[in-house]
Amino acid sequence: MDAIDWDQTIRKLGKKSTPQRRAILTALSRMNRPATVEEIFVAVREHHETSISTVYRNLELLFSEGLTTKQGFPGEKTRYCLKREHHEHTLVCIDCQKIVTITGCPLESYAIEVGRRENFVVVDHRMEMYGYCQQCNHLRGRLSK
Amino acid sequence: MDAIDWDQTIRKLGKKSTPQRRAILTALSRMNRPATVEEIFVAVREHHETSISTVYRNLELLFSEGLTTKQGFPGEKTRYCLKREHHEHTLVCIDCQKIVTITGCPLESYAIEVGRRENFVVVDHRMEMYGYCQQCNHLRGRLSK
DNA sequence: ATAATAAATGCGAATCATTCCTATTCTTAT
DNA sequence: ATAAGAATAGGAATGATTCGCATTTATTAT
Repeated sequence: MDAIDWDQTIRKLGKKSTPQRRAILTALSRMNRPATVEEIFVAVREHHETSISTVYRNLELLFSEGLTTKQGFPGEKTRYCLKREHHEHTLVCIDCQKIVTITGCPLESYAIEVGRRENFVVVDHRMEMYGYCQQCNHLRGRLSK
Repeated sequence: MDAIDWDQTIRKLGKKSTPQRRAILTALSRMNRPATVEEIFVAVREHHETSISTVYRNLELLFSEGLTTKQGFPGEKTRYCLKREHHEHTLVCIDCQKIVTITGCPLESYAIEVGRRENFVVVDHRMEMYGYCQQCNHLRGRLSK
């Protein structure tokens, strides 16, 4: 079922449906979390030969076509994630990097309103929250100086 | 007035008050916007000799001590900005990279609430809005295929 | 089906921001 | 003023990402 879907998805973009592209989309779909290029590369390789530059190129393509998100703070590796139906944000653990996806976004109308005020056409926004997950927070308490 | 203030600021951190550090803080204060390391380096150089690695090291120090913000999306250069009294967000033009600082944040309580729900201690969040500034939006209309 | 052709891939080289190394210099506390 | 440790300079190293180009592949028209 996967293969056929992705084939259509790619064709709709006016791009060639290559095994690598289908495999990348399949991997993204299976992972379903913001993953690094390397992680995606490894996941794809489990089933298909690919080069890392192909993965880079296609993730960038998917992002520019709006099929994935692309995130990553300074010093971190870039993470791509297949977009879900609904706009989402993430909550990231500062210690263990665990990522929780939060659905529901309080910013849609706010962003537009700010855009109006500042004479911008706002087309997107990004938001991430940082903190300590339960486990790491406990650990932190125990180790704190 | 600058010099003396920054001298005290640095000493309070338990760090040595070097001319480079004072100059970097002065530059950040004058620029007062999220600036790239290179921009800050150039600004500092107008008045003092410095090496870029010193700028890097000290910006990182200031960030880890909580005196600056640090932002930058994948593929962009990292930007540092002296923290103001109030928490702020930015609105960035996708074309010309103009950055408008937005005061007022609708996320404070939201972040805490999400943290409670997900068992995270949320300590920070980041949000940026993207769009086209008036000028670039006009240009975009004119050039669109 | 087949050939033509435009696009995509692979892979090594190049890039570029950032970090690291370490000899030298500067700050600070005594 | 001096000693001891911290900070700096600047060049080398790193590492993620991009680029160039020869080769392969998917698509379209025949």
